[in-house]
Amino acid sequence: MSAGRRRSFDQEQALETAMKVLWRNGYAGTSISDLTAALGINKPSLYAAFGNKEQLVQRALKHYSENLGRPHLERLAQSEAAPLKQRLRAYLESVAKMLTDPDLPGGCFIAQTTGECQSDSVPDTTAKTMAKVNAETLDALTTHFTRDEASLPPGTSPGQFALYLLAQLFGMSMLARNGMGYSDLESVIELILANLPD
Amino acid sequence: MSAGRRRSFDQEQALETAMKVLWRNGYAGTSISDLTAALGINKPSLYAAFGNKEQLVQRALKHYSENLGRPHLERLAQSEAAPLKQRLRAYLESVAKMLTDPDLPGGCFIAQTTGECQSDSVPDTTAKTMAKVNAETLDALTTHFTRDEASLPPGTSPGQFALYLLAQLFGMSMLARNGMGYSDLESVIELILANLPD
DNA sequence: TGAATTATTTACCGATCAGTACATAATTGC
DNA sequence: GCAATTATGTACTGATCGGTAAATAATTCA
Repeated sequence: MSAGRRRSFDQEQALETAMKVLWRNGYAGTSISDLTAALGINKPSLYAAFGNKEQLVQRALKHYSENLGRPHLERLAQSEAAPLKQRLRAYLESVAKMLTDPDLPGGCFIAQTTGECQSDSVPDTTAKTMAKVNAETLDALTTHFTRDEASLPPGTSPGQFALYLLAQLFGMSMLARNGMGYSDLESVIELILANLPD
Repeated sequence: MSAGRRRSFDQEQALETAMKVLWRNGYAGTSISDLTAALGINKPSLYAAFGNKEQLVQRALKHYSENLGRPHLERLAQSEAAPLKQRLRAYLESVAKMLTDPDLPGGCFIAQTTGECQSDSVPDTTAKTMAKVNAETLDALTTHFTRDEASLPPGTSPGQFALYLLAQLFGMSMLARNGMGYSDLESVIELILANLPD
């Protein structure tokens, strides 16, 4: 064990709480006092543990991406024998469940931050992070659809379909954020998948 | 003419400028000083002309809705003889042109504000306004599709298709806001329309 | 000309913003 | 026990927040 007083709070749990506050209220809408109040700690403790607001957001985004974002993608990859439509439905339903989870702030933290990051009040580094994260999502989707190119709507490229799907993720996030429940999203998913062969 | 010193700025033009600042930076991300700087006036002039920040946002939203939002809907109504798919394409392309207009802040002001309004930093009145505006959009779309129910994908209700389309508007707004151009949106529109009969 | 009216400028209000200096408390190795 | 190390609570910084009081400038009507 290293010397020095022990930290009085769990850092991972604090990051989880901070993430939810930022998720709910946005970068500009969240003050340091909001965060310290939610975490039950004082400002010097927050700065010592996470650096400044901007660095905390970066860590919160990474935490979200790894723990709440990436797992859905496995639904696309697993049971590769199944038709694309079936795997895509599993993926979208998994996402929709999370978007409407009453224990979460609603919608997608990445989508929320992406929607805000072109504002002058958000640091450039955050905007760049969002651009990178979304480009990676687009890339991951494109790669998946490249393996299933025959199952896409006629005349549709994997990249085009991936972009369409990214728009769906953003759109569903907005609906969920504003009160729509899982069944509403389910009905949207049905139409998203309508032009894929069974 | 009524008595008193004349206002030194054009109120409608000021509203237009304020709208663009709020559109770009969001409610929480826009300070009164940001607005007065952009308008070239002092704070008491702004408060005298528009009330407080919250009331100004309400007026900006109404201004947007009437001048930049509603007109697209006419594309759905006109040339009623044309197939639904054709009118819907005209509607979506008209929207996409605006979303990617380089002379505007990018995306849709309604979508931006809707995405932000569940934050604790945004007044309840604004959240209620957004709920109403989006409910009206859903209603208008539903009414249109009720007249074209036979042209919808099989087993799809007008309300369900309207909700799907609202998600598309939100999704395209997000893409546009984050650097996608008109041709990208056009390719998304192609897939949105893919399951409608010609 | 003068009273009434409206807008503008300057200067300010208390509150909150992000961030930090500093003294103190707790823990380690010695 | 003692020095070194790390975290904490208190208290502060200068800047900015949303909003306003008060004096002044410009205009109309009588």
